[in-house]
Amino acid sequence: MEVTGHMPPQDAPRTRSASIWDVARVAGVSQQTVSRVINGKARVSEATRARVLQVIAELGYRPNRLAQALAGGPVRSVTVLTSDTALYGAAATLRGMEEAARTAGFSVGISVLERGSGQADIALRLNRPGEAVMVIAFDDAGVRALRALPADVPVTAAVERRPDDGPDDPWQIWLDDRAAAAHATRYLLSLGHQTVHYVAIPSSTSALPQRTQGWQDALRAAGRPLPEPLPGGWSPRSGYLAVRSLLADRSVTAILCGNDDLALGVMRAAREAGRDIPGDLSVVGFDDSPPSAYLNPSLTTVRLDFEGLGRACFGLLHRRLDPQNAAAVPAWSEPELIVRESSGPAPS
Amino acid sequence: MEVTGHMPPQDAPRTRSASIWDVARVAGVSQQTVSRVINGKARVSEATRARVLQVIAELGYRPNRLAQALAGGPVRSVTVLTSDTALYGAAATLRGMEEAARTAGFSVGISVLERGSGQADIALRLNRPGEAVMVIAFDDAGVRALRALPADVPVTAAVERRPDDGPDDPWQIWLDDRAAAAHATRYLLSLGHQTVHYVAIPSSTSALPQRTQGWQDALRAAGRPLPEPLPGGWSPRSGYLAVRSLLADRSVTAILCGNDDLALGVMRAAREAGRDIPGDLSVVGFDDSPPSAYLNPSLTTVRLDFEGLGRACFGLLHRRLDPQNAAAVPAWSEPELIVRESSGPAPS
DNA sequence: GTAGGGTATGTTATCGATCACATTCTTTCT
DNA sequence: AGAAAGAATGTGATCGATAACATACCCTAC
Repeated sequence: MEVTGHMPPQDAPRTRSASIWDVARVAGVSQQTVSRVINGKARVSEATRARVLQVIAELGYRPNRLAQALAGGPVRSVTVLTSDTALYGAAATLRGMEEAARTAGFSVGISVLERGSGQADIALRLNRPGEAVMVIAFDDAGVRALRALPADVPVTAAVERRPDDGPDDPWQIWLDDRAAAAHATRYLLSLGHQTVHYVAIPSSTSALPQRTQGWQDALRAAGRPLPEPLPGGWSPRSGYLAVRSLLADRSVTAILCGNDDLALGVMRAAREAGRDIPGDLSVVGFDDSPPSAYLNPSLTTVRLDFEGLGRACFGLLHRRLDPQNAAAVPAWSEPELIVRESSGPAPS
Repeated sequence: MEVTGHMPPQDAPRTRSASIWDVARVAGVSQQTVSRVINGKARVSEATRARVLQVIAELGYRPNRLAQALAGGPVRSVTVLTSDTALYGAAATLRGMEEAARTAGFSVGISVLERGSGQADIALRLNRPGEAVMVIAFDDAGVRALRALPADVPVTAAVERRPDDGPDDPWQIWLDDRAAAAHATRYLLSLGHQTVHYVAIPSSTSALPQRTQGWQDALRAAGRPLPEPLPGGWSPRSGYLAVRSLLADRSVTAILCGNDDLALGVMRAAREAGRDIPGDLSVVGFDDSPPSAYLNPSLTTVRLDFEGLGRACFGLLHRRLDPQNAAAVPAWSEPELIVRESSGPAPS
């Protein structure tokens, strides 16, 4: 069997790594046949397949993914858009996404959204039009990026809350923060606290955040006084500042925090104010970030399965890209209250 | 001015986004001229440039980076190889790399190295032969990946330690862990502690890790007893387990930890053993991870500029890829001992 | 024996850019 | 004024793959 016509103009020099043409020439087949072997889609005779595979191994041939994508092959790459990965939630979600994508043979791009940066240039970050995208939209920057994405890009997103207006977007997933916050609040009430104060993380939209709503749900249902939520940021410092003055008031006996970092700041403020935890004051966090179990006192918090959410977000994307072959979207865990040392009965 | 010859066979249909040909046609120039405008390298008359730029804006044209790379354009993408990003050091380094790369107009790929996974397939993760790579090689998996990379890929790495054998690789950078550990150890000795125990993080190579060496340097120089390093992992739990039995010995009054997470576990073990920090026992961490300042007691630790290291690692790569135009490699901060509440005078 | 229907494989066009070289149009100098 | 030098721009080949279509081959059925 001889391949004569339609050869590439020049022999690939030794300096360049093997291309599909080199494999084809050495194996004595056409590049299309090599392509068929690589992708395993079309039928190739067993003998030919074996020969091609052997040549591939000998030459150390690796398909060039850029060329594959350019030529319109199946999508095998994703770009993740996320804001500050110093935050546990975003970082853990990213880990889940990367793991799932890598396992499925996708290459993963990442682009961090600076807080407050413009969204006009979002499309510029993509490697090509139609690039697949996952957005981690737990905050304002993420939500804006999601909105700014051109309509033709296949995108899935992990969001803080479902959109208020219109139907659910089937390509967005979220954790049930609202129910979890309500549960944590009910837990504190059940310990005898008259009410629960809440230090809020910044909102991802103009509407009331899910965690804030859940906290309010529980207080309302129990007919308890509903304090103003204390506006916090994402950092321990902002939690510290948010409650410092509040803690002089000994009637404040229970504080729920929008995340564990805020709780860290709250606990420090409590120490400085001479309030004992959990004797005088119960503190509950949100996220169950890694240090929480080892803090002094260890932190009662709501465990959120961000990694699972990230894996599911990729699963969703995979289904969107390739409904035929993609596996089922993996399930993720429900939020779970982890009771530790930082919460206890209301002081008598 | 009319462009007649050498047109692409068919008009780009409305469904596909604008290509360089569309811009060229509308602007009445050749695609090469559009390419020149995009890349700003060759000279184009002011009038032509303005017209092309306007058409680009009108059509919303975005160059396809895959096609650019395939066609042999300048490298504008990097893949970062890193192990577990749940660890603060790797995560912070990655942040620095991503930020610097994004700022320089590079797209960033990421691929996580599973602990203990084979290294044979590392090249498979790259989008193409010759893809630029940065490796975060603070642990075994990273170092192995760095070794397994084909010779033709332009790579820089953030490493735990410089290679023992042979000359320094000019494309690797590191923090001076050894000096920092020695400094932290001297600090503890200066507080009156007879000696300092050390809980080690896993080694990235078969040789003695830098932090361990620095600790030993200081003890030797001071003529103090040199205890066996306690083997730890990366997690608080492993720190807890490593020192639990040791803490029964009241003569142990100072412990240096290979990272802050280990310190977290050590502090818990101390609490359970009824050892007061810093009264009975001084604990010093390594890294200055975000929670450290807010722990109870707040943790004395060595601040490491991982983000700066990451930025520098990209700077180095940029110089390697494009020595002419790349900016100078940004400096990063020296390790710095941050004294907080967890360390104090030796008990009398 | 020949039409019919797969199966295996080859050929050409295409994706969207860059590169190297060719060509045209201006200047500038003698 | 003519030639040489340089600026601006166009042409064809190329990167490494896939898609769509074409073709050769083989076996079965009438």
